[in-house]
Amino acid sequence: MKRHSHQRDIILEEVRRGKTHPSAQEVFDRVRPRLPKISLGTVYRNLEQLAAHGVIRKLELPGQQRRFDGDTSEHYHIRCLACGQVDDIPGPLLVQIRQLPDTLNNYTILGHRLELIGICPRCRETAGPNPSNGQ
Amino acid sequence: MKRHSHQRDIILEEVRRGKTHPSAQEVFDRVRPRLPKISLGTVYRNLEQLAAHGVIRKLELPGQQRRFDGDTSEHYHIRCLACGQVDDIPGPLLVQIRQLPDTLNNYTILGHRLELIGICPRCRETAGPNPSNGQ
DNA sequence: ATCAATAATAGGATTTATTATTAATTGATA
DNA sequence: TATCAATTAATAATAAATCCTATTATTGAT
Ligand SMILES: [Mn+2]
Ligand SMILES: [Mn+2]
Ligand SMILES: [Zn+2]
Ligand SMILES: [Zn+2]
Repeated sequence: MKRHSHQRDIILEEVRRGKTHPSAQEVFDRVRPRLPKISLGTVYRNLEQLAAHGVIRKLELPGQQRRFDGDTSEHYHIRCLACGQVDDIPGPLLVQIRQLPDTLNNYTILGHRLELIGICPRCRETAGPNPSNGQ
Repeated sequence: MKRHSHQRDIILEEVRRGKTHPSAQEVFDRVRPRLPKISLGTVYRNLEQLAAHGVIRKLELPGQQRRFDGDTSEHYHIRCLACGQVDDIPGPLLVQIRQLPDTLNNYTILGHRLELIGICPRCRETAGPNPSNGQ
């Protein structure tokens, strides 16, 4: 990020819009109406770059493609088992696990990753996964 | 798993050997000396099948390829940031997070995934990642 | 023991997400 | 305004995982 680029500005705007935790492809789809000539590689590169500089957050999800988060505050996520939607968990709910020992199993502990798994309200109501996104 | 297969028996034996949490490719490499004609697809299919039946565990790791675990008891894992090695966390260390509310953010909570991130003893000593496996 | 039904396999092709390459363009700076 | 490294669009390459199909192996019934 040694200099500005219009593409990066637009990408950042679109990641920050809403709380949807979009994948690179979804960001690409949102950016394209505004920048019809942009390429997917540019989106990937800038998302990585923005995440490396702490402007956005990269979410590595077990068994799913990575997503990005415009909200860089420390928070956990919950994921719908049926449709794959990722939502924020508000508040300091799970503080206990932060009180970890410095070493464990002879590892030096640097951090942790936690996500909750559940069924989102929409999938619960419709009883069964909705068409959007299977896992 | 409606029928037996020799391939599946060997695959299971190799997953259970040691505590190494091998990837499908690693299982393939271990099985091949014993079954030179086996194909990677067969290894993937049987690992999925064994996991679906609870005979082994499938580990979906954020930002890394999936691994398999012959130990089906409930336990967490710690992962080396430098070399990617995955080790077991012994004991009921992190019980607090199991006391979760039934619903959160209007989701029905079914479970959680937690992994610790750290530096393994080998990587700490050699100061810097060892050649085996970057990330 | 033989046989037919069909589950499971081998080998290869395909898909999907991501990264690398490259020539052309652009933004910052003097 | 000229310079030049950073960035881009386009495309190729890679890696993990899945899918496809002809063949083989397992099983229950004879
Ligand atoms: Mn979030
Ligand atoms: Mn384990
Ligand atoms: Zn859902
Ligand atoms: Zn290590």
